[in-house]
Amino acid sequence: MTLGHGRRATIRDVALAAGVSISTASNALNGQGRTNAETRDRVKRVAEEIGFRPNALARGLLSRRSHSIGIITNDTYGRLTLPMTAGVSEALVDHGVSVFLCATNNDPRLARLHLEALLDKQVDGIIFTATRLDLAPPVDLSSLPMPVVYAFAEGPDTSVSFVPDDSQGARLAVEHLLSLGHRRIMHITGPEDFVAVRRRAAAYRACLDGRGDKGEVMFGPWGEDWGHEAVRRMLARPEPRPDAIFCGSDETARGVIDALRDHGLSVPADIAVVGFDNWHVVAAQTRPALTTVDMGLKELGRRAGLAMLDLTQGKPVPLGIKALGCSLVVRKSCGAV
Amino acid sequence: MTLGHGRRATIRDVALAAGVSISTASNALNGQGRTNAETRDRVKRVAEEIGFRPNALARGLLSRRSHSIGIITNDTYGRLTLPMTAGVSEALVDHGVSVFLCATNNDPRLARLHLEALLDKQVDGIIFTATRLDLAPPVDLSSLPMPVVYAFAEGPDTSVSFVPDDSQGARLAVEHLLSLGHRRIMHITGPEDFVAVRRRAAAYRACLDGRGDKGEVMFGPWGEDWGHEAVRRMLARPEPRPDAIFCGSDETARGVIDALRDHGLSVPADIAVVGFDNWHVVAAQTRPALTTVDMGLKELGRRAGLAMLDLTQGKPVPLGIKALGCSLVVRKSCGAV
DNA sequence: GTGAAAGCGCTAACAC
DNA sequence: GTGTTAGCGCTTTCAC
Repeated sequence: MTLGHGRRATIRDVALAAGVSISTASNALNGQGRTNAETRDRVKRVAEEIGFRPNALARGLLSRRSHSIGIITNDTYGRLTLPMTAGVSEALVDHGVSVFLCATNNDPRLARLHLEALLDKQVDGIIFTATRLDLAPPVDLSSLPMPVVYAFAEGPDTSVSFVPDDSQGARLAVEHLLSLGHRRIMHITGPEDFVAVRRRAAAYRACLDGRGDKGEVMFGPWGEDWGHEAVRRMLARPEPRPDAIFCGSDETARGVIDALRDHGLSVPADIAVVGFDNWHVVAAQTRPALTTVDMGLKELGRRAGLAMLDLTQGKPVPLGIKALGCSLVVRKSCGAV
Repeated sequence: MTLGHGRRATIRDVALAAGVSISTASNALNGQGRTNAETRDRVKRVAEEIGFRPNALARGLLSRRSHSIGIITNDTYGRLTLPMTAGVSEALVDHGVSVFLCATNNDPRLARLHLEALLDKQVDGIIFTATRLDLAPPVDLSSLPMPVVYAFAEGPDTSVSFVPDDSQGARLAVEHLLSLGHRRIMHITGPEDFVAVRRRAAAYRACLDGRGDKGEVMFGPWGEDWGHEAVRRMLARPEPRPDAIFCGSDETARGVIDALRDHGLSVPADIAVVGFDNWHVVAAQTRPALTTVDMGLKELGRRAGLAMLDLTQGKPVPLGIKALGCSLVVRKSCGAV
């Protein structure tokens, strides 16, 4: 019985069973101090036998490290949070650090409640993450007695933040289209008040500068409907029509692809389409399957987790906002001209 | 400064500042024992002023309750886990209980690692959840020193489990179609080795028994592609064709709807379609928007959380598998005959 | 009513 | 090398 029923074995039980004092048991188990090799082995064997595992609460009380951190997110339905949390956890689990997940639903009361619980539990640090980069935490995180890391969110300059490199991601998409020979590339994207949307649009324009025409950006609501609507507007206008469309999200791209088909245009033969997000349920199901930009959310979480680990160990971590590269996932929605 | 920098205030600081002993401070703050009203108020005021919050580690060490639980899931990309976790958390946060989220990715090594971390941290309980009902935990949970609750998973009879009522959900869908006058209702669903798939199919058949024809079930892989393929097969056969299709998932339903349109059939005019999942990104975006069954995952999580709360407080909780009702979300994909 | 003392499980000085 | 002692922050007898 490794895990055991009833009362858990304590170091006292180990010491008793091994016929040594508690501190010797502790020393032996932790490899601290000078311990006779034979004693150490015996203690370790006994500990194993009775299924002893040190009480992390007691340890934490003494060391002031709870080996747990909190993630505060505003995301309940989780296309962004879960891969990111998985990445964070992956980076930390080998170090015995567990992750409290706190979904605030953007409610300040809930956020405060969660934060207080985290503080009471002496978490070693807090990671804040959100569904959009330019969203402030629903509760003040600026003067906490532990490190704070922002993942998929932009904290103050004096903190550590990880975000996807939207500019580079957009460049990836546009340059892919350019390299295939497309020259009239349009950008159909989300609402202009999202900083990510503005960055992608700016990068798109910069890429086109000098090559192709100067492009055109259509801002609109997220979602498939907007893809349909944007295509309708686009086709209602005089020629020449674009030979490629870079979409600000996979959902929009799906709407665009469906709308193009409805209008008798073929993807990728008549017009190429690239998306953004690599949200599998959408991108893998468009017809044809969607070439799109992947923000590497899991890796982003992993990086945030590693940074947190360094911070909790007092190691220096570069402050400021670190933009992590995106990658292009090539499927079937683009072809050469 | 409510949250404070640097060293956290302890009950010692409160006692000192209030001019009482530590134990009096403790009594006053917790309303235990006999305490002079005036003293109590003073202590409380002082505690508030210096931003005292009791150290949950120290408390837990003494009370053997850490006020935290663990959720172990095999789900990384989270269409199921996150709403459920949100529900669990919602039920617990008001009681000061925080939730460790452990994504195992079905890897026994990872599961074991997470479980050990949870045990070390003296969690008050563990909730296991999965992407399908008939998935066994990747690590043995049967003899843990704390309660285990299964959410969207079926534990042993001697444990507490919450699952969606797939039979009732399927009945909801089929009876809706029957009430609209449909009589030739077909069922296009997922792989037969999923217990949920079998239950829905059985309920579908039972509903049709005596009314309409005896129906037909097409099992296949999950996903939109299967929806297309199933429709192709269905239309390749001799008349009469169904007047309604009940799909085992929203993704399949989306494939079905798209395929029907491709074949010149109109939804809902020519044929009605119902889905299962109410996965918003899919169901709200089909054209027309999908009428579908909602499993109430958040509520399921909430129920699991409440059960866990009772268990940790030693209250009796009915053992066995509790099936929670689904609801029908009516959108535009069904019409009367 | 209040405070001294013991102890939750563990680690770290410091004697021996 | 090993054991004794003190103490992390808190709650809880139990004298006074």
